[in-house]
Amino acid sequence: MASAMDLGALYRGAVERLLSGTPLRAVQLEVPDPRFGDLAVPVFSLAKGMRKEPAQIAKELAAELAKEVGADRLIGSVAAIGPYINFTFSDAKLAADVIRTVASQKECYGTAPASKRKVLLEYSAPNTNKPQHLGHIRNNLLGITVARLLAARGDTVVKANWVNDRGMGVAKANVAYLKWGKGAAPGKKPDHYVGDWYVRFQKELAKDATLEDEARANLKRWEDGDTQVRAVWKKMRDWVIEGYKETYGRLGCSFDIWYFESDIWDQAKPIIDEGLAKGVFIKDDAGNVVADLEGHGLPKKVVLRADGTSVYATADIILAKKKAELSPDVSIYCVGSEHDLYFRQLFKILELLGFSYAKNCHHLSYGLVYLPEGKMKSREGTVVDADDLMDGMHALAAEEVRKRYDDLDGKEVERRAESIGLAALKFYILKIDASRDIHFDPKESISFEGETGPYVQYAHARICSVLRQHEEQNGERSGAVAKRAAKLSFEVLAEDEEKRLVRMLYSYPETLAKAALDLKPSTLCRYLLDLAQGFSIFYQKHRIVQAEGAVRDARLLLADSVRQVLANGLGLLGIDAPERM
RNA sequence: GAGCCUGUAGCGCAGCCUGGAUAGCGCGGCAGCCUCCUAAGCUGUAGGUCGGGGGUUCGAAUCCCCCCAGGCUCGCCA
Repeated sequence: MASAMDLGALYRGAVERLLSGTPLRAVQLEVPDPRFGDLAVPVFSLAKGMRKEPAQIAKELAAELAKEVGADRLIGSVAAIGPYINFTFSDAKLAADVIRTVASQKECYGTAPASKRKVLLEYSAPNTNKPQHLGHIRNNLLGITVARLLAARGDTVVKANWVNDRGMGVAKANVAYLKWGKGAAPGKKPDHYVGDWYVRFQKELAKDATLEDEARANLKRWEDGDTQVRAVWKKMRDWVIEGYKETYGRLGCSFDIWYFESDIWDQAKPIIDEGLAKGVFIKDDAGNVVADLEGHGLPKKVVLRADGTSVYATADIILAKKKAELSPDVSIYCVGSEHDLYFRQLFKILELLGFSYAKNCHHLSYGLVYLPEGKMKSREGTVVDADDLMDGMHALAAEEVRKRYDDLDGKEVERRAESIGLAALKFYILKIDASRDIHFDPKESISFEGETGPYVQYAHARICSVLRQHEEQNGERSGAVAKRAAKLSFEVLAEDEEKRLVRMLYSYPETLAKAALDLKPSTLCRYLLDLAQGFSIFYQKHRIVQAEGAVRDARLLLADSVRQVLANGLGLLGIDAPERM
């Protein structure tokens, strides 16, 4: 049997073989509007040379090609419509190939075999002085989802978190805790507790400007290795990480490697010296070490201050060296679009310094998240906290669940609310192309109906329900139907809605490949919406369990294939595929 | 002033990279569908000079140029 990957190539190849005897052999195939066929080729390009009307050329070629196709072949029919030649797959053959492939490959359907490529993907990069907010949620979801997409298509993906756990922000929280915290332990989620001290500092700072100096002094003592300052710093840093881990867990995020700025911040000298020796860096009049990139069409970038203290670029250059120890083929940085220019500078610097993977560095950039009040600013408290938002989604979903089923016990309501609430949030973020800004209105943005995560989940749950019904009513496990599939004739799937579903299932591997190639989870989201909608329309119009004989068997198998692909896709998005909802 | 991103129906978005057949989807509006496998669903209907103008092409939402609007950024913030 053909593997999932090969199905697309198999059918495409069949059309290309047909065309090899015509003047169209070099023309690229198109995927046309479904009502015209499965693959198409326009003949405009032949019109001049042949001195004929395009429609006439299409007609004659189609007639010639028609001798080579038939219901028992992969290509069932060929027809000229205007200036196009349209090819249509054999419905029964395609259905059989697709359904059997999905049934045998299960959760692997759509994935590709392991390649040799190693991708290092850095995402999240939090500052450990406060809890995460909605902006981090977008980063975290985009990062982990792209990581899953790449892994599904065969890459070895190393997920890295670059933790900015030192600097003025951290020092401020530490100073506030030292001054007013009296060594107390967190009475709440620990990252929120640390964030409270940061906020307290900012508040007091408005009244007393000398606090800024205290924070600076604290940072200086930290850099000098003062044991007391370091002890408090470590305690608070670990609280924050502990809190983050809970947030990450709920979002489905994980990391293979954690880089802490505190571990490497003082290792700049060798690489800066190397850059100076190579002429990549120069010292300006004030003594700053600068990368002059103007010859490369980019502005200059300071990489080390005159007093020897580091800037963000310093740390990133050191980090790049650490990453090189993993010998990645590709290095991806998932960071907001406000840093677009910075990453062009950084990648150019890495290239000039001679990093082997510098040419394969990508900035996975994404638009900012705005609230009705404007841009989120931690300092001003105009943020949507990540944990609060997830709790809020959970609560909204719980309400929706209770509204529909008043006989569920509390535990089941909670279980479903978590699944559905997070699905709504994750899907909402991921379905929007990363390059766009998101204007988030807590009251209006997230819904449970229409183009949403719960809509896709619902289609999945319905199919599970149908399969259960079959088991109960006909006393047969779905596995038994699958056994009959080998000799089942799929020409019974003759309805338009069935043919459309088969074609959507067929295109899943290609869609997944494109989503991974483009680093675009939104492509997968759109596909899942289409597939869920395709099933809902089919479900509305045709009976499954109540159909008879071969039709019922074929529909059960088709539904089960849709269920499998929905589950696979949702899994890649980090969204639960519930059996009931 | 310069660079990057965005501009598609009242609102939110897909399609643009790789040009092709009447520009799709969701929300909202209006009109319908639960004696039938989950109505978080389905059907119908109204709604678009694809920001504007040039150009390339047999053909442009898609490629090129100019302009307009919004966002981000432009050596020692992260």
